[in-house]
Amino acid sequence: MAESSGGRGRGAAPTGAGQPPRSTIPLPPRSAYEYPFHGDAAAGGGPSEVSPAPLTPVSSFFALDPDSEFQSFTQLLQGAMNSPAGAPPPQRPIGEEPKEAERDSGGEVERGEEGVLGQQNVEITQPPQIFTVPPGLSPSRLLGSPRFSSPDPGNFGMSHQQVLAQVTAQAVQSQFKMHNEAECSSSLSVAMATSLTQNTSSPINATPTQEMSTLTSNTDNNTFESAEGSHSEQRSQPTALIIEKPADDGYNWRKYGQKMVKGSEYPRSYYKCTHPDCRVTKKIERSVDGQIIAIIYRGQHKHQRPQPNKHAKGVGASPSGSNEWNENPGIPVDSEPGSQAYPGNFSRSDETMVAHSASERDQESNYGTPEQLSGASDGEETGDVELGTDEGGDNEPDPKRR
DNA sequence: GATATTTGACCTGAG
DNA sequence: CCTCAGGTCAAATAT
Repeated sequence: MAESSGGRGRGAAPTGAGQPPRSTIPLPPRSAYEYPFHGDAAAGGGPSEVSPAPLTPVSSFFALDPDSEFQSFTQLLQGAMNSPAGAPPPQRPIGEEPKEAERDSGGEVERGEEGVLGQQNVEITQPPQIFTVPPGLSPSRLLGSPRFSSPDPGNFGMSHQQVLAQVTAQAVQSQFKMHNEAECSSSLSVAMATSLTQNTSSPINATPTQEMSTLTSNTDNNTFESAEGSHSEQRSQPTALIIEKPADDGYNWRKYGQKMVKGSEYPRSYYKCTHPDCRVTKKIERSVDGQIIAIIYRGQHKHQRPQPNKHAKGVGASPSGSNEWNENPGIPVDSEPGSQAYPGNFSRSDETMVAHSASERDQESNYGTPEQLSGASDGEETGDVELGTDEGGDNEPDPKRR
C-alpha cells in the first residue's frame, strides 16, 4: 500500500511457494531463430499477432512516399535508398536464409519504424546526438566486428535493417525538423535506431544518419551471428552474445517485472531506477535474441548518475556496467526535468523516451538527450507514445490496440 | 548474507 | 458492467 501504484493486496502471493524452481526461460538461442520464422511468440504468446501487426507499420511508413507501393521489403529499401544516405541493398552475411530477411523486416525493423513514426508524433530532438555512439560503447566490440573494419560500413554488411534504419532516420529527421519547429513543446524524445544490440558500430562515419544506421547494422549482424553461431552454424564468433543487461545508461536499474505485450512479439521488461528517490522506470522490449527492440523511459532522474567508478557510490555504482555513460555530456540527470519539460499537459509521467531498436548502448544515446526530450509532455501518454505515434503514417493495425 | 532476477498474481485503466 | 491488456508488487529463486 505504501506503494505508489496501489497497493496491491497481494498478501497472497504465496504463489511462488508452490512453484518448483523455475529455471530461466525456455528460450534457447535457437528459439530466436525459429521464433521469427515461425512467428510464434516465444512466450507462447500469440502467433497470430506477430505477423500482421508489425508489418503494417512499416508499410505505413513507406506509404509516406509516393513510391511506397513497393512490394518487397527490398524494394522498399531501395526506394528509400534513393536518399543521400541510402545504402545499397543489403546482403546479409548471415542471412542466407530468406527467412532471415523476412524476419528482419518483419520484426525489428518494423518496430523501428514504429518508433520512427512515433517520433513524428512525438517530439524528437536532435537525432544526431541520439545516435551518437557513446564513448562507452565497447570499442572492443566495435573493433572486433568484422564489419566494422570494413571501410564502408554502410554498404558492406548492410542488412535490411540497416537500410531501413537509414531510411527511417532520414524520414524521421525530416519530420523532426518539421515537428521541432512546429512544436517545441513536446516532450518525448525518441531515439530510434533500429537495431539491435551492441551496436557496434561506427560512428565513424559521420553523419548522424549513418551513424545510426551503422550502429544498427553492425549490431544486428553481430547479434545475429552470435545467436546463430552459438547454435547452428557457428560463425566463429565466440564472443558474444547479447547483452544481458538492461540497458546501461549510467543509472542503476532493477528489473521488477516482465510481460508479454499483446502488440508485440517480444516480452517487455520493466526496470526501475534503483535510486531511492528516483522513480524513473523504463520498459524494454527485447527480442528473443536479446536484442533490444524498444526502450521507453518514464520519468526523469532527479539524481546524478551513479559514478561508474567501481566504488559504487551508494546507489550508483552500476552493477551492470555503465561505464559508458560517464562522459556523456547529455546527461539526463537533472536535466531540467521539468521545467520546460512539462507544459502541464501530461499528467502521467514526466516524459517518456522511446528508443527503438536501440541496443542498450543505444539507449544511452537516446537517453543522453533527455533534456531535449524533456519536452515531454504531450505525448499524450507516455506509454502509448510508441504505438500512438504510428498513426502518423497510417496506423497500424495493431489489432489489439484499443 | 545480500543483492538482483524471475515470475505469478493483483490492480488499474481503457474500450 | 464486463473484459482485456498493461503495469506493478512481492515471494521465490539465482548469483
